[in-house]
Amino acid sequence: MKEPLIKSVSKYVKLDTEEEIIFKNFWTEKTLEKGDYLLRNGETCRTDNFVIRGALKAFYINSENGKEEILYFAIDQWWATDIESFQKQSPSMYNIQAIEKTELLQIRYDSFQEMLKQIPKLERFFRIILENYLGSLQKRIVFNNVFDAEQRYFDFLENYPEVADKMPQYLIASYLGISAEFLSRIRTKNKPY
Amino acid sequence: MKEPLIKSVSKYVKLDTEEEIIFKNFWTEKTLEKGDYLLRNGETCRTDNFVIRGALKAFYINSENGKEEILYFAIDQWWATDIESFQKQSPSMYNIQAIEKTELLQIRYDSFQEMLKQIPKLERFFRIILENYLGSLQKRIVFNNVFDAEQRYFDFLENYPEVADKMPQYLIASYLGISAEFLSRIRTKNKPY
DNA sequence: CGTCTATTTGAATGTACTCAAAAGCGGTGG
DNA sequence: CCACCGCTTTTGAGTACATTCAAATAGACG
Repeated sequence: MKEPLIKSVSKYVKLDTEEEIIFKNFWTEKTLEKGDYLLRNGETCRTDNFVIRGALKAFYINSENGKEEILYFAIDQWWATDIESFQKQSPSMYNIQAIEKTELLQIRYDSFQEMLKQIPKLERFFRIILENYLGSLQKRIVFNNVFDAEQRYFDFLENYPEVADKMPQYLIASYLGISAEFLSRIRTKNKPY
Repeated sequence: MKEPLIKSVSKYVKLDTEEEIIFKNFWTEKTLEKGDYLLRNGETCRTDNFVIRGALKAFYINSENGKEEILYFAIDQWWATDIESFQKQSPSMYNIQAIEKTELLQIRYDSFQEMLKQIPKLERFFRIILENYLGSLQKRIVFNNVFDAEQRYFDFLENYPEVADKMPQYLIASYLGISAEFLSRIRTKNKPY
């Protein structure tokens, strides 16, 4: 069950057998049913979460119209944590909710700090995955301005086919920053016949 | 000259006197004149850069119309590096250019790695500032969808008054993802008389 | 099969863009 | 010292991309 996480870590830092055991012991399994919340806005994000299997959405609730604005999706082998809230142990502005049954690995804040103390080279791992994620966020900001809705949609389909498969269309629309109706029109327009 | 960087580091990790000396020796000063490039798209970002004094813009060149899309501004005490390009030592899609005379501290990729080896607790520092930056990027993505151009502009003025002061209006417009003309109309509309 | 939710379609509207031109502003040289 | 040049900002007119609201249709699930 913890193999996917170990595998992910080993891409960037080498743990010896003993470290691997220590590492594993810090993480606990959790299952979310469809619709369950991992985090609600206003709460503090107490755990860092790694998705083994399933699908989650992280979103902001627009206070003017109550609509969800998708920040990101998380499926197998991705992280699903409000990093700022987790790191500062301060209230989050986001919600994280299961879109289907989801299996997670979790570590609480104090354990996370303790784990880094015991295995300092993990600092490196977390720094690197942050750097990667950060690069993709920057790209997303720029692309949102450079490309129109249609281009962004097809770009999304290309880059995240597995996510596009699992998610309802209206959530993909929200992720892309467009209305569900407009995404529907984009699809109709591009139908083969 | 290196005090601002030391000060920034000390917010998150404590360096003893010896470490501080080692740390300082890794960084070299550099001055850019107005218009000088720190990085051009297609090049690899060879250095991590900390701004002592000045102003830089990081931007993507829209291949369809040649226009600059501002990714971020960097003024005193900020970082100005394409992190993804620097970390992977791979070609960058961005440009970084001085808007005015700018003093930097720089460290080359190999030295950066060596520095982390010699002072491992710096891993922690870089992880934390990445987390902070990441939080602000996420907020920017969500806010771009939730708020209209006018709200985003006034939000920008509130949060980055020093940046707003230094930057020409058309670059702020680009940062906000709107046209220079439209930002001008927003300002006119909100003039007191 | 019926109900609930998601998607599609239509019509009217709005926010922001483009192109073009004028006005403003700052620096430089005659 | 002021006139001119280049760049930024403003203004105008026409347009486009995307939204909203409403209603119809299609899909999923018990």
